[in-house]
Amino acid sequence: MKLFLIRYRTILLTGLSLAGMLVLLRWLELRFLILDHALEVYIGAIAILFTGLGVWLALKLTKPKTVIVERQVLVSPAVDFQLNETTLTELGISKRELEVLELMAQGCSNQEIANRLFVSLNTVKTHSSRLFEKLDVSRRTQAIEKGKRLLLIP
Amino acid sequence: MKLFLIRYRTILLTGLSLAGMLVLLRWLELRFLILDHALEVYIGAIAILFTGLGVWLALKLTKPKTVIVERQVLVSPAVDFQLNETTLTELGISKRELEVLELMAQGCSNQEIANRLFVSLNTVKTHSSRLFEKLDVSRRTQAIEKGKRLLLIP
DNA sequence: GTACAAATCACCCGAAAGTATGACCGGTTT
DNA sequence: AAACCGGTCATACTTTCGGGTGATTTGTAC
Repeated sequence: MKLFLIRYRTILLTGLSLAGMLVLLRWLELRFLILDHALEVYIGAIAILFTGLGVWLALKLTKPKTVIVERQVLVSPAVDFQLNETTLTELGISKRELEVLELMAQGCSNQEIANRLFVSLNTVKTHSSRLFEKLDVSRRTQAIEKGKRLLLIP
Repeated sequence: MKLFLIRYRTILLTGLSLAGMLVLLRWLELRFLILDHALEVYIGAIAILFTGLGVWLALKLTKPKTVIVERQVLVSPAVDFQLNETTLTELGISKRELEVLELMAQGCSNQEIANRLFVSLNTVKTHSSRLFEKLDVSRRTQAIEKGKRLLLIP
């Protein structure tokens, strides 16, 4: 029953919309019959209404048109990169510190890392400091080099 | 839900039957009314027509969603590093600048690079500045990343 | 011989990176 | 409850980097 509801929700909605339209139509009919004129306006309203319905229906029912564009991307070792979790736990490097290391390796500045991780610059500095300690290095470039050697980053 | 279906199947069936009856009745009613209601038929036709128009419009006007598929092209496993001299000359990177880049990638500071190359710190700075310009980067970490991508360094 | 690129060095300044230290909070462990 | 860890943030300070500018030397190509 639930599946039915999901699968045919659109159809149900369409039905309901049609019903609503008919009611509206009826109402409009009465209005204009009483006024005894303006059939064109009536027809026009109907046309606009049902055009809108058609648009809505089409948007609702059709699968989005897709155009597939292939783009070549140069990839070297990132494809077969397998993170060395053993070393990671051995050195006691936390998730956050690894994230910082990854962004460092991508050439991000501390400020950029802070923005990307939604933390303050000082926090990034703390993380990187701890990271350097754990990796036993003193510069980000060394950290990157060692990180790659230890397979902590691609 | 399944239990519900089993328990109330009869009730459901009855309800559905009633509904079917009502629909049938309505349909019969319409059959006989339709002759007297040419205007309604006309309106109905209009409605259907413009619904069609709406559908057509929507299909015609919606932008196709573009999906970019990135095809990965393996470049090099970095083990058997082959320097990309073409890119090197294209970018006009000199021998000395490349040496600086290599040492940078090994994690050396400018001072360490200066010591290793037996030149002054200022010279290293000049080299690295020119290197950054040619690589179109603004930080040594970016230079390293780009250098590796362009196969200027292992 | 001169024009040119590469390499060398210097000085200044501001920005970024890194060090040291302390603090707070929310979980988890003991 | 207390200890601990990971994550967060802060201040203060030092060092390193990077940009800008200018200068000299040297080898090479025209």
